[in-house]
Amino acid sequence: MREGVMPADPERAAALEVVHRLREVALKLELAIGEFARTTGLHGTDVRALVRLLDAERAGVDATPGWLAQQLGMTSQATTAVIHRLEAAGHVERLRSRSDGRSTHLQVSDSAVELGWHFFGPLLNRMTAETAQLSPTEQETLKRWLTAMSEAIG
Amino acid sequence: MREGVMPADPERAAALEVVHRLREVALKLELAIGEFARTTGLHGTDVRALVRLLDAERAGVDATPGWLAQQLGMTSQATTAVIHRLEAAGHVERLRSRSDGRSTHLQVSDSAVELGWHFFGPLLNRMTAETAQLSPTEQETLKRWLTAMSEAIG
DNA sequence: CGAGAATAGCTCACTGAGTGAGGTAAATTG
DNA sequence: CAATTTACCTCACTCAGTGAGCTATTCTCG
Repeated sequence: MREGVMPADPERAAALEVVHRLREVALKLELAIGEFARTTGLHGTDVRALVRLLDAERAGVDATPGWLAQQLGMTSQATTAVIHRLEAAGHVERLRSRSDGRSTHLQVSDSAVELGWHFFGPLLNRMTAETAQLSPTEQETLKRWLTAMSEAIG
Repeated sequence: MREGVMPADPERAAALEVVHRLREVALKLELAIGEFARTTGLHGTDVRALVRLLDAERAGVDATPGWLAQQLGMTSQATTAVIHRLEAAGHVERLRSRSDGRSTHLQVSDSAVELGWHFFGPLLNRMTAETAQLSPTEQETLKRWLTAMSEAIG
């Protein structure tokens, strides 16, 4: 086996195991998106975009093509194409911003919300139900830890 | 705002917030992979494949093209192409299996390990260090919860 | 055993998602 | 109020991923 790439610190070994499991969960979420894409005939990127748009709405963030491009880690041209596809499928609507004539606001349609909920709803419900079984203190620990992970990655 | 798509159960609201943060972390991990791909000149899929291959080695799992295809949620042909690219870049080696003449074992090269470690090492170190600050009991809670999340998704 | 089915991986031809180059219109700045 | 920046878009092209279909090896069971 390959030795030496990771310090064999026993203190950190347990923590590393936790991190690996986190990555495993991230992978599975990504695979679920792929599966959703396949069943709906959409493309992986389109689904990822839709999810982000729904998140933006939930968080009260103004979603624009530029913002979306950043969220997806893609160029603005590719994002334009994504929006075109979603628009053609009736999942999103372009609304010209009144405050800034250059900017466009992206509004997800009810059909998109329903579509997303139909697939991700049960999944989210299972995850939420499982999480709700933990004590408030434990949930607070999770939140703090997840925030720390976010910062450690970004 | 859109009401009714999610039952406004206050018990679950906190848990849902935790789940959303988990998704946020998953998104950031995916973006990190994209960034790694851009800086190394590899493609996102190639990096994802490499990560899975390194994970397989770590876990002692025998990595084959078929196994990799499943891990990436792609067709076997696309996976063949990925392996070709990684092989051409000197990151992976094809080894014909002795027990099954149809099968091929995929062996990651030292250069790939080093490359992966160079980029993901600091990131993993930050995540691990943060996680190690939690008590063993809390870490155990995390592990159980993450396993539960994995099962809830899959 | 040996014919038929299943499995693992591959090549070929094609499609279309994503990129680079470059353009337009609106806002900001000095 | 020209010059610059910002936000988004079109066009032409490339190559990653797919479907169809192949070969070689292993498994199944009469």
